[in-house]
Amino acid sequence: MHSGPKHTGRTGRPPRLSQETIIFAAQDLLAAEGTRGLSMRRLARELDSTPMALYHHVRDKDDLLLLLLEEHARTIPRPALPEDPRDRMITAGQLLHDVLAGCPWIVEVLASDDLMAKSALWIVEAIVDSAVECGLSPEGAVDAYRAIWYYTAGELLIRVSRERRTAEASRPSHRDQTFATLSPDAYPRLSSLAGQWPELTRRDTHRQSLEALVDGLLARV
Amino acid sequence: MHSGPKHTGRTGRPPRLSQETIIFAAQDLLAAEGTRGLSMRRLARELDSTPMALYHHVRDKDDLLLLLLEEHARTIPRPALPEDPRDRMITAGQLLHDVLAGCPWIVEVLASDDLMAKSALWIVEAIVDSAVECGLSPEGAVDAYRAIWYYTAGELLIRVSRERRTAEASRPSHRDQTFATLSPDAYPRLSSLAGQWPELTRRDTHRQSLEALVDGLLARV
DNA sequence: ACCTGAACACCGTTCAAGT
DNA sequence: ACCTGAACACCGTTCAAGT
Repeated sequence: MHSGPKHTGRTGRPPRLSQETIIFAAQDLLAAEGTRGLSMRRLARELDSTPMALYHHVRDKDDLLLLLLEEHARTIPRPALPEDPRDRMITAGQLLHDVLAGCPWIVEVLASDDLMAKSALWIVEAIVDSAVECGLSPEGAVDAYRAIWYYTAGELLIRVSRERRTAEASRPSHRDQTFATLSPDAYPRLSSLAGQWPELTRRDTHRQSLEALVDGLLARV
Repeated sequence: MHSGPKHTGRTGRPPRLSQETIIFAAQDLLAAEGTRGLSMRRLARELDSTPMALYHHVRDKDDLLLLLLEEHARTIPRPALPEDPRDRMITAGQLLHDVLAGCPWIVEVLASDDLMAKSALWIVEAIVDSAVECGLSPEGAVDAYRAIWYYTAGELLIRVSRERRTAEASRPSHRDQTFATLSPDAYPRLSSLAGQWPELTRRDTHRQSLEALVDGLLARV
């Protein structure tokens, strides 16, 4: 609303584009079509502009992704965490997961850049802090955080690609074919589970595994 | 060496290309330049051929990746596993990791397709089987396998991108900048660790975390 | 059967120019 | 300051044609 241009330009029409409008358009594109839908050219088209106009407001595509990351991190709620350090560790880990599950494109960015949005670092702080309070050394607490982050990132990345794949639903799934032709002698467990495999792997078991991981990590003090 | 063409062609010169030569060239490309180096056009250029010639031996790029996956899986050794089911579970999990760590491009393929090469399924069988022997239900064993797989995939994916990033080493790492400007009041743990963060996160802690995860999963019987 | 060339519909980004 | 157009160096893939 306070859309007065910041420059004291004595000439010319007001800018048509801004970081803000670009970010909003990019969010729409991501929500509608996922990471694959977001390209500089496509974004420009959506804004009735040219690819190069964007580069006036954003350094490059990576910079745009960073801005999107910060924007999302700003919107996440910040609930009170449990007192008990083990519970706090699990709750924070769950939060890390939930915050990202809502927009999984972010995980691809996070994984591909190893960067954390500053506005989400309080979750990392909470995990490391509760781990220390549980008796881990500072180094051990960082290791524990990393294990949780790897597990979370893997879960989200694989879930995203599974959903993308089943959405496209092109061929009869290489995996199902593989399972169908499994020799019961060589693979007794897998072939006896072959029929249930799809539904078994689709279940949401994140919470239980997170608890198991945390308990396992804390058992080593 | 047994390079006789399979067709009984009564005409024409022998085929210049074959799945075999294509796969070898693709492996070289991947080894030399990673996933980003592998494109159909680039591969054709490397083979002194045209992009379209490849499509005669391979359905599309995904098919080529699948062939590469199978080829790699065939080469992995198959060591004897420990008798003790917990040890076997950990050893198999470690194996899953090690087999993939050697060619991390594979993880990107695996994650993006949720497919397992048939020749590597014995590792999955070993994990699920040992989990059942440890007292988990078949469903619980699958859940345990998935937790291990998510953790492993996350670790590898993030490691690959970290290595790629530090190799390119363009800017002074957004993450380091973020850590440097952390307020000690709001982030006491993280800011006290800020200086050590790079080396702490570079350490290989896979084995310990895997053991923690397995023990945590087995503790829930 | 095996390969080529031209084409289609895309990418991210640079550079020189317009207002 | 802000935007445009043309260009560069790429993608995966289809289609029609050559031998």
